[in-house]
Amino acid sequence: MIRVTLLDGSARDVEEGTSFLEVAEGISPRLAKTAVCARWNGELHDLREPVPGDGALAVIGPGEPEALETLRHTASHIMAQAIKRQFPKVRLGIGPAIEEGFYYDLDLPTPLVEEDLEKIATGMREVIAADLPITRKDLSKAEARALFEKRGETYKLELLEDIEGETVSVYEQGEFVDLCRGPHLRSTGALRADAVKLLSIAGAYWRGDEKRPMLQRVYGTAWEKAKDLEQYLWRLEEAAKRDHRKVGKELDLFSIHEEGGAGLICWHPKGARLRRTIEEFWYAEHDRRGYEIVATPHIGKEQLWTISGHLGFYRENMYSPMDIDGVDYFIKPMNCPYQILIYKTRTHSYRELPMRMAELGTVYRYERSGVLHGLLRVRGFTIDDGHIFCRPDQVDEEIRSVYDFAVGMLTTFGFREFDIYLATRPHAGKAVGEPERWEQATAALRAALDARGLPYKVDDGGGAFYGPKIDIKVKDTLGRPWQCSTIQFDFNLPERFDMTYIGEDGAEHRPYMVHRALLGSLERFIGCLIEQYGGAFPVWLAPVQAVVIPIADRHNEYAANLALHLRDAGLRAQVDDSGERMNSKIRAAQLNKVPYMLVVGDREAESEGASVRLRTGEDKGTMKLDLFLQTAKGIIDSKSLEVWAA
RNA sequence: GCCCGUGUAGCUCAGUAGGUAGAGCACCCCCUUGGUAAGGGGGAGGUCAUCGGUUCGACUCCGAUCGCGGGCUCCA
Repeated sequence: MIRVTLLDGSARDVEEGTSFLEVAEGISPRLAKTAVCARWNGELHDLREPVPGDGALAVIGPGEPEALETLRHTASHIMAQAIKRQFPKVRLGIGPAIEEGFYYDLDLPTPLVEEDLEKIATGMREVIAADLPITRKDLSKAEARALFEKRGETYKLELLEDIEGETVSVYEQGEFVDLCRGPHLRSTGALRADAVKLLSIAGAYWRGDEKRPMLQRVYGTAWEKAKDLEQYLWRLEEAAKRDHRKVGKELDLFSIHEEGGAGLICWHPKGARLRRTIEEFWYAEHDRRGYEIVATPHIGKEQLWTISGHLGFYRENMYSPMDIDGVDYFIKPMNCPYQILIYKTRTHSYRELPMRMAELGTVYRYERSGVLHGLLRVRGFTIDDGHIFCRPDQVDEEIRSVYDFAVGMLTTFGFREFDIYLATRPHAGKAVGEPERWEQATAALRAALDARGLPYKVDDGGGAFYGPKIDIKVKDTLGRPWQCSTIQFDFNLPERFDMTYIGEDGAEHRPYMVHRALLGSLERFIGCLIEQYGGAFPVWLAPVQAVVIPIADRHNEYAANLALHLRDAGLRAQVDDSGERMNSKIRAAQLNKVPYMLVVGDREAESEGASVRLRTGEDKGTMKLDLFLQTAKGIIDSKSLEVWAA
């Protein structure tokens, strides 16, 4: 007998060989009817599998994340089946469920085109309508090998070799068989045809390796109900509207030029204004927290990059050298070497540590053309780059304060969702520095994370070769994570540059070095900001905070004076004295997402006031200028995400 | 870099079985001076990404290059 513990804590004993489904039936026939898969001791299993031994069982029904994952995995099989019917020569790669859908990688002699998606979708509807039972079979590796050899599925054979253990499972539905761990739905008809949609075709290297064949990947999405699919598609549309490349053009923030070069950003006046506001805030915060601001050159001699090791380990991201008086100079891909040179200009006492140095340093890195993406992935960018040089006993405190600084910064800008990673020592001996230092450094990072209680994931072995790190990513509207903050230990550069400080004992010691960027790069960060707000920035960031709108030309003078007054008070204000009608001016300001529109006509000129309209569409009515200024300044100074105070 | 797609006025997009192009917005001019999301009229603006090939003739077909988009890989 096997003892199965249920969710409510009760237990029941079942015969060996009993399937999860049978257990579910024993609990309640209704549960069994809607059940999708089983979670057994924390692992997902197919309902048809026999219970392997004593353990805890949760029967997963609709509405749970695992159910959606199972359904998507089945959708990918159904798609593969439909594709195989249309293109018998296809060889299958892998076809997993992903965050919001599924894909299947295929090797096809001819490229798929958009129209093929519709045909494949039709084929899928047929498979779903046929309601083919999905069965699971355990095979020995030899049996499986024979099966996939017969079918010419060379990629499956390769996968088979990498699976540990002697038996593998395959899933069958009608004529379709796939090597698969499962779990799956019970029949193809369990998927709703109106809740599935094929989205796109893309290229993908077999097993992500560019030395291997390029396969074709078909992306799709699948949901429990048609309504869920609709909602998802609506979300995609909304996200597209906020795309920073589109919004950046509409709001006249930045441009990229074919003549200038891919991945190189030109900031227009309004984008530059936004950037400057961020920089000013950034400088103020760094002053407050005891950073020394520095500035370093854009190019440096080969010698510098040899000492730093960049020419050894970072060369492929660096641009070709330029010859200056017979010496090779390189455009900097990082700021750290120069900051270290600054540190090294004199001896340092243990008393003056920690030393915190920072700059908005513009670097250039070679990125392959295919990865460039608006502001989010560029070739020239400005890192808000800081380096902390400290004693071992100061590390904990420094890490904690940098971490708080980073989270506080991102929070001020209105980001609420973070993915936090702790990346630890790389395996296979690819790390520099003694293991004890790694342990201490990793412990310091972990302690900072634990102290703040935000959830984080451990990226085992994901650290740089020179030290462990914390990465903080924010999510854009498409749900794509973008790395902003990073806090990285460095055991490498202090050695290479022979950095020292004089300790209490009068002897030379090696300082600890921490690289940190809070916003990441200004380009990427602004890209994220644009998407976060769809261009309707918090008032303190808005490139133009107020537009004064004269109703008729005779109000232009009053409007100009008003704008002057606002600018004196520190607001970024403009007058719209174009010959347009008031309605048209309001529309223009609205489309530019200007937070405040101050309409002025005879009444306002008379009363020394303005009629205040917010970009939310709200009309606050006519008010004295002072009252408006007071409220607006309150919003701006507090960096509120609201446009108006209640 | 690789796979697929794509590139027409400042912007968003039509268009041609291959015979050198059109709209709306924006811009300029004129009329209108209007109370909370587009007043009316007129005008100017394009070697149809670039280079090469096929053709009597290419914006249209083919190739290459560059850019852009969706992915793969990589990163701030």
